[in-house]
Amino acid sequence: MLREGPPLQLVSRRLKKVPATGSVMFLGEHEHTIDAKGRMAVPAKFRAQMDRGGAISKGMGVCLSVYTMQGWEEKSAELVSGKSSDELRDFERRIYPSASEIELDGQGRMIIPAKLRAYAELGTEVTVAGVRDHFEIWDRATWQSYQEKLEAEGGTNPF
Amino acid sequence: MLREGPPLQLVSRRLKKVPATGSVMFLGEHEHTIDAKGRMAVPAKFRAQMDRGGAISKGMGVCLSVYTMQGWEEKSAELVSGKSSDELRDFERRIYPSASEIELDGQGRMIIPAKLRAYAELGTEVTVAGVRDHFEIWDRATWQSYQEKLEAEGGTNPF
DNA sequence: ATCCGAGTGGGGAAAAGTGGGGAATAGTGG
DNA sequence: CCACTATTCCCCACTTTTCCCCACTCGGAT
Repeated sequence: MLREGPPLQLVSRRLKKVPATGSVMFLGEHEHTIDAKGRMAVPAKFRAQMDRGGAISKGMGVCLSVYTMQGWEEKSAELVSGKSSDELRDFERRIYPSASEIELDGQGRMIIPAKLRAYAELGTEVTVAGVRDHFEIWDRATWQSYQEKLEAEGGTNPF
Repeated sequence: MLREGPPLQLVSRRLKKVPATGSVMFLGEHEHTIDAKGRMAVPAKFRAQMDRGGAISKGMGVCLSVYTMQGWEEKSAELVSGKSSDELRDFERRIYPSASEIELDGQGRMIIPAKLRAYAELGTEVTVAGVRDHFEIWDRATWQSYQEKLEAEGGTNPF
């Protein structure tokens, strides 16, 4: 519902300018939503690292992986190295088309390409999980059962 | 259907002038169409890199490859290097005539030469796939089955 | 209570993708 | 050289998608 009173102070609310000196790791689990326009807020803790954009791609399993641009370049360069030229062509045709460059809007959100969203079977409720050098986007239910499975078969916490 | 109301503001819609500072990689999969005049819109994300024109040639497999002018020069120089002069002549006669310089019209479209279009068996529905240093144009159905084949033999995503 | 940052939603303008008319250009045959 | 045809290219129009901006809510910190 729209307000009717006197005009607010129409200060454009932009992102807090965070020095990019923050953490160098993606940690933690965050529950977010994807809206009708395909947008998802990047967890505030991850934004400083993503402020120069990043890349999203199909992840291992039914999820998506998001890297900083630099991380993506390093990771993909590492993966393609040491492949014979025959393998290389097919491999490049798998990974590069399935990825996409992303950037954040004024509210710190990214747009998830429809194809990738379909691949990871994402509904509106998702879980964003930091995994050291990248973070992953899972449908919340998928994440839930995946964690349960891990817990069932995995041992104790190592810490 | 034609409009009837008062005249629109007849501003010629041209391409946004994009600083060529954008991504250094071609990424992602884009579904486009080839119209009756043989034109195809270059994905907006690729345009900044193509604004000084490029080159199109037969690709590896049933597809076409498009390079930036600079990328094409580097790639072709690399390919012809270290060949004996006999091989070289034949090789050059093979690759250069089948390639073609391309440029974009006011709407950001390129014209796909009829011969190349026939080579890659392109209908009206095509998929444009970014592959790092170039992008490829596939008939959509061909791309589809190629990707399915890759997935079948290729294991999990590495990211 | 107040403030502020985070997450979410949506309106509206701009850009992207597509199609087609018509002038300019290039070929072709007399 | 001229007439005629085919092709290319520039421009305009329409539709869909994207993106920029503002607004609202909630919860934690002050």
